[in-house]
Amino acid sequence: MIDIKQIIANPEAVRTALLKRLESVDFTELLQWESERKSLVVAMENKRNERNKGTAEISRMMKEKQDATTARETVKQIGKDIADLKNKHDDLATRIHDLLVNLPNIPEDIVPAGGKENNVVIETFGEKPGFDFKTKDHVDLATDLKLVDYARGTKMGGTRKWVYYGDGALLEWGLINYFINHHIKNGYAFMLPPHILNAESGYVAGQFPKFKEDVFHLDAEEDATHFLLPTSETAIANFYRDDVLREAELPKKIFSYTPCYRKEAGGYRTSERGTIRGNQFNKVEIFHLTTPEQSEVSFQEILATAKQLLRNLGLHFRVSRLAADDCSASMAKTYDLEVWIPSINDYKEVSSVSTAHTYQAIRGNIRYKDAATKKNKYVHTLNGSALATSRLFPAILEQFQQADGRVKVPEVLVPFLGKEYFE
RNA sequence: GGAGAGAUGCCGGAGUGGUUGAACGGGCUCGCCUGGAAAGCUAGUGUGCCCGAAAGGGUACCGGGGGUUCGAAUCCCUCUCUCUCCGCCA
Repeated sequence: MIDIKQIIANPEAVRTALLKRLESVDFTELLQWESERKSLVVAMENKRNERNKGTAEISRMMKEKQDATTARETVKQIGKDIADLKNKHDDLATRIHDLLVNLPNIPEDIVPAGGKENNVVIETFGEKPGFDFKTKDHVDLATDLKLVDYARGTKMGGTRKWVYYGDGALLEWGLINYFINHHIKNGYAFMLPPHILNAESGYVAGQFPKFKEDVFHLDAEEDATHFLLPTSETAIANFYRDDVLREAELPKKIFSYTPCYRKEAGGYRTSERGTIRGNQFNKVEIFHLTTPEQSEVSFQEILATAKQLLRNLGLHFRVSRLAADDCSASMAKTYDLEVWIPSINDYKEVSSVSTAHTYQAIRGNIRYKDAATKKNKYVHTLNGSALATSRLFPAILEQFQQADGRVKVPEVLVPFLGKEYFE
């Protein structure tokens, strides 16, 4: 959530920045509500002060056995006045909150305005592999090499499900373990959170209220309180909810592994065959909690980590800076890492590295005590996939396929698979 | 699923309607003491919001929400969570 203080301090700057992702932004009403709300707070507190004094007076009179009937009547009326003021105040506060909570994050200066079409490719690694033989796509490769069973997956769970088995399961598990080992070596704390989260967690991470229909709810729709996490970011972002961290323990660096459960409602496309877009996929996620000063360094570190893993796998990929409206609502800046999939003739996202600035911290009340000023301040939260596997799998099969139908195992994964080729 | 108990500050733990933001103990910080430390002693030690240039003042907060009352940490309702016992169970 955007801090209303930031809007009050410089409404025009916030408005201009938000126009990069919204068609129109108007704070006139909001600012008016907020100033009304503040004067109601003053009025209410003055009344409460009166009541506190009156109450003390009644207490004194009672001790001295005086008649306090009149005083009681007076204070009773003050109580009613307070209740009236409180109703007006709460109504305004609700309206202000509703408006704020639906605003997306303020994009950083570097973020291009507009939607997807304005994304900027900033780096490309490796080259598109050239083949002098007739290539197969990932679905055929996975089927022929008996790595993934799509038909039995849908038999068990319906559309958008699949089964990794045999060497396919080993590849999937090898990727996950390779990433996990990498992060452990880099000093990250490993977290295995619950996959079932409550509504509050969805709100804090920013999935709710906007993206409620994209997740799997576990309760009857009318009292939906629990859902399956769509990314472990949702869980980690809530780990320190309502905490005050010491500045010395920042930046906190955490990673986790969970499946991600997403509805992905809508029609099927040829380009999304196989494991490209499913209801459940595996992801290793990195998360940082930092001071505002450390924030950009952390962003670069997460980005560098994701890039390093892809380079170590030997894949051709690119890095894009997303335009404002293509970033998730909670995020101020997002870079996507996209891997080349020859059969689709396009790049597919395998990692999204983002900074939420204080957007999630404000919702989750996650703060740190500033060592110099002794004041509690909101942390910055950053996250990045490192990495999601469901597009790596097809990319590996297709980019490393051989003329004889075999697929070469990336060197770093050989120890996990105990072989150099899928055959 | 059934029965009961509970949720208070950084921690432990008092407090069952009237100067209680909260006894007492521990921890931590500052200072004194010391060659240095320990012990001992002194003082201090929550957060949000509002007013104020500041000093400071006001207000709210004892799991969340609502109610009773002149007045609620204390009484009532409700929700969430924790613990104990029983049942069921991978």
